[in-house]
This record gives sequence, structure tokens and C-alpha cells, in this order.
Amino acid sequence: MDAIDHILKQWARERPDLDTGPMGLIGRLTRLRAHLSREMEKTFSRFGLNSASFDLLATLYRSGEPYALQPGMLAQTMLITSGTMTNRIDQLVKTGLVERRRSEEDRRSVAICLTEAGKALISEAVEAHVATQHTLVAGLSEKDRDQLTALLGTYLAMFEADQA
Amino acid sequence: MDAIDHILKQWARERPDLDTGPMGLIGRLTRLRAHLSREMEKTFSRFGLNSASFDLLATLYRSGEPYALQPGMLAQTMLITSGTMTNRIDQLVKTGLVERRRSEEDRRSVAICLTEAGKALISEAVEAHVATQHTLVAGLSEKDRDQLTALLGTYLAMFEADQA
DNA sequence: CGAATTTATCTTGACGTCAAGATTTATATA
DNA sequence: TATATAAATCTTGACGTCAAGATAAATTCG
Repeated sequence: MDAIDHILKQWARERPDLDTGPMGLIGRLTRLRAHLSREMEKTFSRFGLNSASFDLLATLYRSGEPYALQPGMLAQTMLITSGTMTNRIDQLVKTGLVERRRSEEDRRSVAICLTEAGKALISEAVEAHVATQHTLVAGLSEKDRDQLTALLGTYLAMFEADQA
Repeated sequence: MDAIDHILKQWARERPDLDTGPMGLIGRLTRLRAHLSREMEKTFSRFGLNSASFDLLATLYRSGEPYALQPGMLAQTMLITSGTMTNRIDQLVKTGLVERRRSEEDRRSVAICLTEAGKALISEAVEAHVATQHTLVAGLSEKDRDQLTALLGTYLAMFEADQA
């Protein structure tokens, strides 16, 4: 019995005409994400980061040498606006974890690069983050975990075709 | 092939020591929620609402007569802080969709009540929202939908025991 | 009864995000 | 070549959220 069960019961009483099947799915997904995010933020804050700054550093890190990507490309893969991206970069530049390098070929363009400090920090933070994620799924059986991952993949693919 | 597949491949190349199984699950869930929320916000904005104000009005509405609950109770069920709750209420009071009624028995306490206008609006908005949710899950087979809902329920229950 | 604690709500200040638009540079078209 | 269009990034102002603390009323208990 979770909070969504309670909500669906209320709807059934007040508005029995509504088919709340989809709400059961989407509601649980939304609420689960809130719980998971809250826990993961704790790990990030141990490294002086939040999910936004962690995500940016991690994206640069996993892109491999030379650990440099453009703001526009980053914003697109992170599903955020360009203004938000500028702000995120500003914060990380202030703390010395990334730096901006203007491009020579296209002078509109900028490369965001991990500094040595940034690389060292994110390398550690990622390990802690992966450990946290392990504990967060530990309550599920391996079978449930695999099934859930597969179903979420099927669903997500409907919103994100061809992002290979 | 979704965006998470791409991310996991990068991690496998850069940090093959990390077990990213849980990341596949949590990453897809997080990203899916972002897509779903973005779509649902469109419906809310048609009624001059956002997900926050919709959620508050809907919570009052589905609680049934007399469509009145206390801020603290609302904040708890919505997983938000009391300060955020105050702000949300302020907005809805300004637009005349809810009103504050001080309690007679406990003068620290306030009841947040749907106005007639608020009830009329949320009644309509809920119908549109349910319709949107239907289209958002329409791509999944009924079997997948049921399985996914059940698995999310199992998982969510680990964070929300005994909220009947 | 009276002091300490708890409860319910609101206030403040900082922060992250977005939409819309500004700026600068590159590219396409006539 | 000149003009228009497109692309990449940044700026601005508004908004929602949170953490921490303030305020006020109720409750506990010595």
C-alpha cells in the first residue's frame, strides 16, 4: 500500500467516471523519482555538488579525452535550456572544476573542459554515486530489477528514438 | 536505443570497473519522468495552472466534502516543505481558487478550502489531465502497462510503507 | 500555575530553472 | 558582394523550491 493507492481510492469515490489506470503508473513513477532523487542528492552534497553540477561533470568525464564538450550539446543531452546551461557552467568555473575555452575555428563556440581538480572530484563522486544507487535498488529482487529496467527502456524509447 | 544506452556505453568505456546496472534503472526512470512532466505541464498551462497548483487543487478536490485540508497535512502528502506550501497557497488565494479559513478550535491552524471557482476549474482540469495521461501511456501494450505499474508499486512501497 | 516543549504556519534569503530576447559569428541566397 | 538567415551562447526577469529561523498558540509536566 503506497500513497498512490490512497489517491486512486479517493478518485474512485469522488470521480468514479475517471479511468485512473494511467495515473497509477505515472503517479508511482513520479513519486518514486522524488524519493530516489532526494537520496541521491545526499551523496552529491558530500562532494559539494548537487544533481545539476554532478550531471554536468559526469557528462564531461564519461565523454572521455579530452573531457571537453560544447554548452549547446550538453544542454541538449541534459534536457535543459541554454540559459540554464550557462548558469551551471558559471558555477563550476567559479569553483575551478571546469574551464571555458573559446574555439579557434568557430568563434561563436566554446568548449567546456574538466580541470584536473574537476576530474579528480567527479571520479570520486561517481564511485560514491554508483554505490548509493546500488543501495537504492537493493530492495528489489534481481528479476524485478531486470524486468523494470526493460520496461522503462521500452517506454523511454518512445520519447527518445535514435539517440545512439 | 535510448539516451541511457548511450550513457552506459560511455561509462563502460571510461570506467569499466563500475557496475552501472542500477544506473540503467534509475536513469531511465528519471529521464522518463522529465518527458512525462513536460507533456503534462502543457495540459496544466491550458488552465492557467502548473503542476504545483494543479496538485494542490486536485488534492483538495479528491478529498471530498468539504474540500478543505490543513497546509501541514497537504505539505506532507505532497512531499514539500511548509514554506513552499505557504507560497503555493498564496498564489491560489490571489487567483481566487482557494481560501484560508482560520480554525476556531486551534487558532494556530488554518483550513485551505476550494472556492466554487476552484472546484469548477479543477474538475475540468482533472478530466483533461486524465486524458493526457492516457495518451502518454498509449504506446505501451496493456500487459506492459500492468507489469510496469505493479513493479513500480513494489518499488515505491519500499519508500512508503503504511500510508493507507 | 508557570516554564519548557511541541505544533502549525509563515518569513526570509539564496538558488536553480525557464522563456524570451540580445549578441556575436557563420552560412546561404540573390 | 550584400543581405538575410541560422547557429551558439549569454542576459534578463520572473518564478518555484528549499533550509533555517521567526511567530504564535497549544500542550506537557514539575
